[in-house]
Amino acid sequence: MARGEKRPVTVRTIAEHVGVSTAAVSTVLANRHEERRLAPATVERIRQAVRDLGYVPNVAARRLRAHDPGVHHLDLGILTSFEAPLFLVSRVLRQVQRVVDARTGPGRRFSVSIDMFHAGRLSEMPGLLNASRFNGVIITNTLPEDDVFLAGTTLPYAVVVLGRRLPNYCCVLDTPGEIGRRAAEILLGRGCKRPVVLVPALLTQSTAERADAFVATVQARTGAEAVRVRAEGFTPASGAEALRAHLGAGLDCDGLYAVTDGLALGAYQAIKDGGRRIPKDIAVVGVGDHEHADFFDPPLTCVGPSNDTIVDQVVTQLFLLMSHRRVKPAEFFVPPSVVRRASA
Amino acid sequence: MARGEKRPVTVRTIAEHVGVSTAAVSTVLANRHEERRLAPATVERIRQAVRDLGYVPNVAARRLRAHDPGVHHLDLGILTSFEAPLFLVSRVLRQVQRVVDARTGPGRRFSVSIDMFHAGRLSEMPGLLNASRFNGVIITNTLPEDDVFLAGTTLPYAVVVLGRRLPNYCCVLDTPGEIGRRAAEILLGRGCKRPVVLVPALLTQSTAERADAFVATVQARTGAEAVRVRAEGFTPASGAEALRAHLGAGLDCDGLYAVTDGLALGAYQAIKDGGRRIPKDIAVVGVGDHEHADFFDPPLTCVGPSNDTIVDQVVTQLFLLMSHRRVKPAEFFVPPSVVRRASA
DNA sequence: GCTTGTAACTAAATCGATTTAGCATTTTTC
DNA sequence: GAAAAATGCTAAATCGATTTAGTTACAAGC
Repeated sequence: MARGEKRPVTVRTIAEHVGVSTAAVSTVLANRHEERRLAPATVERIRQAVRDLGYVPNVAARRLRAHDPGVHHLDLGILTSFEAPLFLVSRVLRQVQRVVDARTGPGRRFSVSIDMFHAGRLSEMPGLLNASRFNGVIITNTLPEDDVFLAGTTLPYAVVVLGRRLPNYCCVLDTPGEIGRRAAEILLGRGCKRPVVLVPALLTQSTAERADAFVATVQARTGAEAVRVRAEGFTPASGAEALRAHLGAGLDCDGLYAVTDGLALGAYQAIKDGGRRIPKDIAVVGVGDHEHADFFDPPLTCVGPSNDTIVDQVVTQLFLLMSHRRVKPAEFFVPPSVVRRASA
Repeated sequence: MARGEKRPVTVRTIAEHVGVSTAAVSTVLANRHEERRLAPATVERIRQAVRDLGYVPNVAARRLRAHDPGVHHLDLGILTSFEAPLFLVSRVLRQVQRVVDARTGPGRRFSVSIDMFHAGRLSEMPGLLNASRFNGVIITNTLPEDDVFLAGTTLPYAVVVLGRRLPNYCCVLDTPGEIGRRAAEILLGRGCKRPVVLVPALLTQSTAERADAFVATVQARTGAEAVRVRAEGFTPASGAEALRAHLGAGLDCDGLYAVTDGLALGAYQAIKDGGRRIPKDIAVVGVGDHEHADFFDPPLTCVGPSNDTIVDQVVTQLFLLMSHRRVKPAEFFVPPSVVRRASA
């Protein structure tokens, strides 16, 4: 305990303050004073102390005490950053739950939760290091700082990392190079001469590699340099703004690859507002990270991570690790999925 | 412990199995056998036993032991059903985190997580009843079964219910009647003669009331009965299908209120495919539960819950309850927000 | 006056994992 | 050959809350 801090209020604190036993306090906290025949005056004094001292129960202690020794309780977590969208995360959660439901029974229960960290500050998440929060976790949407932290420690429990390559963990990854190449091929295959790629200012590892591969492929096939249009952020609004500026400057393009669907959605608006048609004047390819890409107008052709496969793989690996059936770190690459729709 | 179940494997089990003390086992589990000079042979025997017996650490016990007695650790949960979209939930989470960040300091830490339950089976969530999991929760997207469960118990900690009216809890609610009325007024105000409302087959309390108020308002102002177009589910695909069937059957309409934005998105597709224009031929009003309603084509006019206000109110109430500054159940009604865009 | 009953409490065990202080042995050192 | 050092382990305390099995004090009943 650090100097100068007052000890937190426990049941014992209250008991001493009132001058009764911890048993009496606990009885009142559980509202069982009637059946246990505590004097109303005592109950009131305890209640008052609870309020005055600002008692907050320790859930870990309660849980330890309350749990049925006949059942194993496993806690699983999906850790993601606040800044990232929940699209993939919620799919992961649903898949984890599917597997968990199948494995739940008498003697075995699970809790699954999504926990968020501030991008770059994964290391501050309580209980991560001392394994006192989760029996197994899936970590995703990390920033380089988080990756450095992870690479520097070996978390002593089941960990699957989604979307990063870390030598000491079990990682499931998409293949951004492949994705960028396929996206370029689709646009070039339609006869596009001036393809551009729409990227956010702050690139994640994946989005950067997608864009690079796109540019490299265009270079290799046509000899021309594909332009990078830079948006401020990941939102449709910033995508729209960036593309509007590009088109407005008289710079032309006839094909566009947006490294996230949010940007593609913004691009749609800019293109239409500029009087062009999709895909006739400008063909658009997205990545399929939006739930409703099929309902964009026109429906968005996507080349991106194969989310079903990734989610399956991630969850499978997590349970393998937890059952100790694999211990070595490993990397799993999931090839891209291509969905041709009307936009390209 | 129920009959017939084998006791879970604990550190003690392993210790007895190997013939050493629990201290030795714990040392190996923490990988501190080097500094504590355990014999390599012993380490190996313990490791083998850990694997053979399938040991799973008890995180509650670890946490109790590991925690710094100088800091209070508060666990907050946002409980939602698997079936519901995460749009509002993720906004709630971000707001909770904002408040939490402001209140975190030496001596006080928080964990916030999203936990999901199967719709109608909230009661099965471990630790809810005995207060051994959370110090405070926000519950949302419940079904009537869940509401019955909640109404029948008083959870002995801070609980805020979002979107339901339960007499024994602190509830924050939108005003669906008001919402439906305003939606109808917008369409009627544009001169719509045959407004319809697009609803999912399984209505939540809120969506049902929205639709009812819409129909009632149309009835009151025009004397005509607004048609209810029924979609299978909440997805754009089912919305599109339902509206396509309606328009295809020769039944006409010149204004549409979709009780969720997902349905509105599907409706857009059906309307455009049917050769009509928005809002010229058919005006569309949604509710604003989609992140990107502003980037629909045309941008979607929304009459729905005022999410910013709701989220603020929910989080404020949670912290008031946790600091014991309010104890009585209460209801907070948040008036609708109206955002006029191009679609109506 | 002695048992019986009851009201109003408490001491101590418990949940499972970790750690500190310390106890036997064996080996090294002078 | 005795003291010092190293090796390899264990007993017991601890984290905070809950519950079981009592205990004490006093009133009622015969």
